[in-house]
Amino acid sequence: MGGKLTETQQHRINLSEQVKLKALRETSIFKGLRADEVQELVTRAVAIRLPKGALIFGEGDPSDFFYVVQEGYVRLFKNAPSGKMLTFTVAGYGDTLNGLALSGDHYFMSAQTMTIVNVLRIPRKEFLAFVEGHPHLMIDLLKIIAERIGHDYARTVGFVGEDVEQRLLYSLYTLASRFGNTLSLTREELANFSGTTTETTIRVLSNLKKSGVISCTGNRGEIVISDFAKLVERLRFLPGLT
Amino acid sequence: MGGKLTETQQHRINLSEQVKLKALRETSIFKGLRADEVQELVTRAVAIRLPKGALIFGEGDPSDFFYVVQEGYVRLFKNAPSGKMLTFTVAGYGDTLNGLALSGDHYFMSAQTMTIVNVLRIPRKEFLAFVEGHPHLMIDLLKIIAERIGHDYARTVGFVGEDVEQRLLYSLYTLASRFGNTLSLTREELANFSGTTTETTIRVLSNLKKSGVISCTGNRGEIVISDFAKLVERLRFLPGLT
DNA sequence: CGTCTAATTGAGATGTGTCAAGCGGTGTGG
DNA sequence: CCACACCGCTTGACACATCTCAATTAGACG
Repeated sequence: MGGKLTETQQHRINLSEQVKLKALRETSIFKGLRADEVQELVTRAVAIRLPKGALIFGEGDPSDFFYVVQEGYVRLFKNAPSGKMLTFTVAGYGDTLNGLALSGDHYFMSAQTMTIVNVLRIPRKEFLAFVEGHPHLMIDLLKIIAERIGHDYARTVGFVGEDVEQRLLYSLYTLASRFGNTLSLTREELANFSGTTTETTIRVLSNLKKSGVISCTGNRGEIVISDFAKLVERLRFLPGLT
Repeated sequence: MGGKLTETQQHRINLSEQVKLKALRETSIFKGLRADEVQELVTRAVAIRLPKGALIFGEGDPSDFFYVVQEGYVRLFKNAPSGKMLTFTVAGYGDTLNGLALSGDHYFMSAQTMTIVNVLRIPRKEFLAFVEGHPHLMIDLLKIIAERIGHDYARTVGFVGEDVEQRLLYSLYTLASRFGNTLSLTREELANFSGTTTETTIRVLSNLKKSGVISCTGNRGEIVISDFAKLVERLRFLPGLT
């Protein structure tokens, strides 16, 4: 099955205000904030370091904190009743783990580190109080949420209508646009992100290799997209024209 | 393919303030509003009557209006590049068609009437202005959106992991919980709602009929759930425990 | 009574999942 | 430094759920 979920091993670390500030400023939700407003957030944020494979929070847990990724990658996923895991998003630098779930009092998906990760976290109540004091922040938040939802709906449609190759291409497209052409992902992780199995992923991937879209020259746990243009060309639907 | 999309044939009608007010008050977004606040919305709302099969708005159109269903059923869907249609929601009395898309300036899915429909609509700008003047409304809006999203994510997971029977059962469960045990749906519509084909839907449905879960005694374009408890019992996962 | 659409049934093709086995690199402990 | 164990990767054979195509039946409606 999926990677084992270790206990949440937290480790508070002291990051300089500068580092924290930079990460928060580059979080899309806070793009519209003035410097002094972000500063106010920084004072409430605590930095935490987590080992690879740690469960940051689980589906259904009470949502106590608001999280922003400061370093590393975090998988946001849900477990299907069949036991399968479906990864919805990979969050990286500046991404929020649960901006969407702020208003609800429970997380509706789980978050697990894929690498060593630094996160900044702010107690939910403090964060909500801050948001209420900044109405325009709320509007921005709504916008970002709407965008995200539109994206996810498009993804769901793709899942239902398209075959595995298209789903994989779309996953690679999404990940590469965000993190570059060298992806630190195992085949299993990519499979979970595309709603298929490891074996099928490997077979399709080896086809794509023959076509020159990707190259497996990299180490294991790595997928290298050698021809992004060719990848896009193969994609039957262009995401983002929602 | 899907039902033909006729031109949006609009027909303004005069509903009494009373009727409009009632519909708006029972819209979940406005549950928290005071009577006089809803009244303010009513004055801006225009009632429109639409024939069956009319396209209210299409994916990608500029989002000019905010809609609430006053009578009838509306299908909210997206077309997959493969040509298939996936229905995300069936909106009924008091449901908003696009509360989610308010902040964005384009609709990210299409809305089509499944019956004769009355909708109330408010120009987007007026609605946004109203919302900005009522901060607590914004918070409620966020909550409802969060809930909806959580629900839709759960649905996506179900789509990926489960077989057609489970998806159909889940669709029936959702629809019946909302609209009662007699559903006015063709097999094709149910198929589009469950991400499968008409033929497969029919085959699975006839199994369910043998098991006594549903009965096809009804007219065509109708599905009757004869034993809701048995339906739930067959469901491998209980939705709503996100 | 004829037409149109929904519903149904059948046969065949196939994409994917499942199970099982083998390979190769990497790290760990002796 | 070597050997073992582990884990990610790869490949093969097989089963089967589901889609597709095609033809038929049955209601509804004018």
